[in-house]
Amino acid sequence: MNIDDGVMPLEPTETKGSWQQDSDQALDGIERFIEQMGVSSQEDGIPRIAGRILGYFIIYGGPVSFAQLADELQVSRGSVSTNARILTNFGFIERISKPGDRQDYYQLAQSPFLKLLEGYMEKMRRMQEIFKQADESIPVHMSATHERLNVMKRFYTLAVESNDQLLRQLRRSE
Amino acid sequence: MNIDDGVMPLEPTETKGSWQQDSDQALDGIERFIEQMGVSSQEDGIPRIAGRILGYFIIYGGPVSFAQLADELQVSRGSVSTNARILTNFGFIERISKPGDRQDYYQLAQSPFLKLLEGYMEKMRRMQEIFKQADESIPVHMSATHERLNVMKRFYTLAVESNDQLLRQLRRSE
DNA sequence: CATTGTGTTTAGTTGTTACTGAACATAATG
DNA sequence: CATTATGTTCAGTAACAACTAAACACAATG
Repeated sequence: MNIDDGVMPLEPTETKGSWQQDSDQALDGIERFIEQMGVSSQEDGIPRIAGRILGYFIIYGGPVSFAQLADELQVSRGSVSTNARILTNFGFIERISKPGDRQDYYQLAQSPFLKLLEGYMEKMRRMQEIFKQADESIPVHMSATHERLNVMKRFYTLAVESNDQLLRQLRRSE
Repeated sequence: MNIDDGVMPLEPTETKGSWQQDSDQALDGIERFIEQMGVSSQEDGIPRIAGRILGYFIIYGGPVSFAQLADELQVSRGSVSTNARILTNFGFIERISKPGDRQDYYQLAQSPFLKLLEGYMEKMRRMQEIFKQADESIPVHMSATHERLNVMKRFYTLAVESNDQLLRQLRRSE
């Protein structure tokens, strides 16, 4: 859980410098991973660049400066601005400042996947609510419909319970 | 094109006729639900119309004819065709035929949410694989990175396990 | 107080997706 | 065989999302 104790003003755990000397294959693996994170985040409805930034942080941990992000990922400052905000809102990364440095820095949050899971659960609860409302608003004599709605509601109830357990387990082992 | 009479052969659980006499409020609730299903499916990257069709089936169960779907949901036959196929591929609905009737009919699948859950798990396994590959392709000396990747991998492992348990529980109670 | 460095907002471009209407293919019916 | 009923495919369109570059706002610095 310790992201990178040191944080020493200017030394991220691993910087580009530290892998520049590695084989091209390693570099390919890293870039491949970052790109894959972009693609799969896009599949989930989160902008590709946000996913790539997240991938970058999973690899390098941070702190990494705003300008460095734009530079290394080859995207505009505008994109860094909006997509870093998206990730911050999700709670995946956090913005930090360094004394005597005007730049913004970001680093990976403590347990990004817990945030992810919490997000899923929120969605499930919303679905539960939709089914509940539907169940309440349709005429009693549509019994087959009520049955289906209740089956769906029950599914989400169990799913939330199950994931809540998982969440607790994960928090325990942090 | 007359639908209501043509449907005689078999008796869907609930037909439009059975709620036409209900209050507008009930109708509003149903339409609201169908629309909400459309919106939340869109949030999940599935076309709005597909979500509305699914909502329709959760309410009415089926069997419902192709033409009836187009008519009641006010969408083109083309849209019904492609979106019903999407839902069929997901395993949410299934196509059935009635003897002596040329029309296609669809009905809700047995346990649509099990399909949903299986879909989620597939996605999780893909993520697991991405982290595994990254872990393998990165130089050993990037230890903090390896640690982060392993934490992520472990998260997905536990999530898959947990959901697998849930899946079994749901299947048992079917 | 002008200049520079920094992040944000905005306007415009590009690419993507969902939908419709029409053409099409196919099978049943007269 | 012509006609009708039915579902699929395709071309075009409209709406939307993501990204960039440029304008902007603001704070620090000289």
